[in-house]
Amino acid sequence: MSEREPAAERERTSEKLVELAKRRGYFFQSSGAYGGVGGFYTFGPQGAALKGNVEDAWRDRFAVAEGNMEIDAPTIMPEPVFEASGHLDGFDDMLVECPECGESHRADHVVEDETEYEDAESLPIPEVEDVIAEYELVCPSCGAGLAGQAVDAFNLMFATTIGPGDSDPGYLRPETAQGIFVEFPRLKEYARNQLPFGVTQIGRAYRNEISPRRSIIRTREFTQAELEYFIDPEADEPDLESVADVEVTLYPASEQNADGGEEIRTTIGEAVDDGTIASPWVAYFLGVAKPWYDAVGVDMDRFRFRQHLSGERAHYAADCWDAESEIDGNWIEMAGFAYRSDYDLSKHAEHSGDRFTVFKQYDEPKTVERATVDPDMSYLGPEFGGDAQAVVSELEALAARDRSAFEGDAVEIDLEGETHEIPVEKTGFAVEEQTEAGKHITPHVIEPSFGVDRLVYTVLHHAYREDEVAGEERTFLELDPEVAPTFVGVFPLQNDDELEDAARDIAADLREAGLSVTYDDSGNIGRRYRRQDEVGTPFCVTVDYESIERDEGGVTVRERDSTEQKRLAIGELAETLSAIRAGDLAFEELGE
RNA sequence: GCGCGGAUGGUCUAGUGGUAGGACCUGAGCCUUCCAAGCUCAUGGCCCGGGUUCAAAUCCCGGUCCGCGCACCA
Repeated sequence: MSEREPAAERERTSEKLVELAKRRGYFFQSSGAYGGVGGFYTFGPQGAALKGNVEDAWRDRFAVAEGNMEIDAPTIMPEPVFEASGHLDGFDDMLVECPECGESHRADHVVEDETEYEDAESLPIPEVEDVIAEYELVCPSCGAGLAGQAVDAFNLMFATTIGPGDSDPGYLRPETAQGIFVEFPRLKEYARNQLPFGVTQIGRAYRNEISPRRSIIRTREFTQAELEYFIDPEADEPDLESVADVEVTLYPASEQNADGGEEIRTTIGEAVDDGTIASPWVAYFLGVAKPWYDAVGVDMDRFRFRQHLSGERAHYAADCWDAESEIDGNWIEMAGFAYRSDYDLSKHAEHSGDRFTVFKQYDEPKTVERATVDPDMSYLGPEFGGDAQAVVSELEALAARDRSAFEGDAVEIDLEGETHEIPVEKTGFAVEEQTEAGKHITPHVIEPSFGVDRLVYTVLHHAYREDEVAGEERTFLELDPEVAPTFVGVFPLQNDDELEDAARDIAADLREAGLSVTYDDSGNIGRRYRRQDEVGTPFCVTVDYESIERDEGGVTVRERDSTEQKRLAIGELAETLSAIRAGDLAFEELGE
């Protein structure tokens, strides 16, 4: 953990940031006129622009640069989707409150810890209450009896109804991922049935949190940027070489469990070689994410990847790492990188009856011997009546399982506990050679899932600076030009019609060049600089008398962090600033 | 959801049972040839509901929201 600032100092940073965010329009609590509503925030003009820039940067890196597809799915989906995904059950917490000490506990956990029940979560609530009474379970905190206490269900999903009446329940999605998984059968067509491929989505997700906390870090409505990357686990391998040299700080489970365990500084390549990161796919995306976080302005001294402990992993996740940033001395999760195996696609295949597989062609068609049956229905029909179809199924299964069963004159099959004999000649049994061009496989999924709001908060927090300019205290945001809400401020040096006109012209030119520009002629020049500093505008252009009196008089360009100024010809302004914005040119490289 | 603390202009705050003051910000004007300067003026506020009281922003109750701790975070 960082020791560079005392804890009290760090906390003040957070308080001051939240105050600045309100005052300057980064973010604030929603519906304030009605008393506010817990866990919902509005991004103001600055915040919306910053967030949009962060999302664009994410899209550039994880969709465009990786050659992935982006989709935009609805935020409301019908109940069966969440039955399949497991959110309907899995997102449902059973809480029981202790009558003595008032603490709430997960009822299913209390039951699992103290009885032989292993999956108490799947039990109906009355049954859980009965079990608590029957076993005389007690409060884990104070030991008071919990028998007779009501068990309350709390589902983290927001429920609604679709259409008139209440017959069609729907839910606001608790993660954007399901919108991708449910459309897999079509999405794979767009990928021309070729693995691997990735689908991204940036959108809102909703969780009715019991207790939203810490401003926009934990809210009830939030934005996720997710990538679902579908692979053939037996064949596909990531381009590890491209990220092998990326330096990372890792905090693996083994270190978290050890006394005095520490974070490890290593490279992606080494971490894969020595087995610290088990999945090369997860490692690859960690390697892509780290420089990206750096580029959008996360302080790499306050950044790490932490492996989930076995207890906190979702049951389907073979391995999971979080990207974490340090805020106020606490580590907060900004993204999760999970190997989800084929869990999601298999579940949707099972529940929907649709096919969530990709046909994978062999290099060479394979010839296989296969035992088949072609039963004589004119015999089985009269013989078994309504059970005839079940008999066929049994015969098919038996042929695949055990050919030797067909070697005698008659085959024995079990049907609902009864054994029946069927003459082999009536089964149409045959062993024949078949040519297979390939097989249907259910892809595995690697899911990098980013929390955009928490990232925005981190970027702001890590950019917050205080210094002194000309003996006056100054607050500024050292935002990267790529994400800063406004790229350049344009001012007249003084309030003078000629200067103002010239400055407005320049502002218009720069806007035409695609830059985000703000024009300001109120107060004095120093005040205007400080205003832009406080919202993180990287550059300010000031028009003075020299600019308008002489040809090629030029304007001053002032850089936010150093407050240094350089003189640039008006004609070169748009081009030069655009180059800086694109990262092709640095302010320091400009002449005087 | 439980416990503790809090809520006063846009922001930060002072305050007494007798209907609120400051600072900064913002706006208008003056001044000003590059970093929140100065002067004048102006806008704007007691979280919501109920109770006690002649009178409540202040006391009491309930609610909402915020912060912290616990729990929760598939």
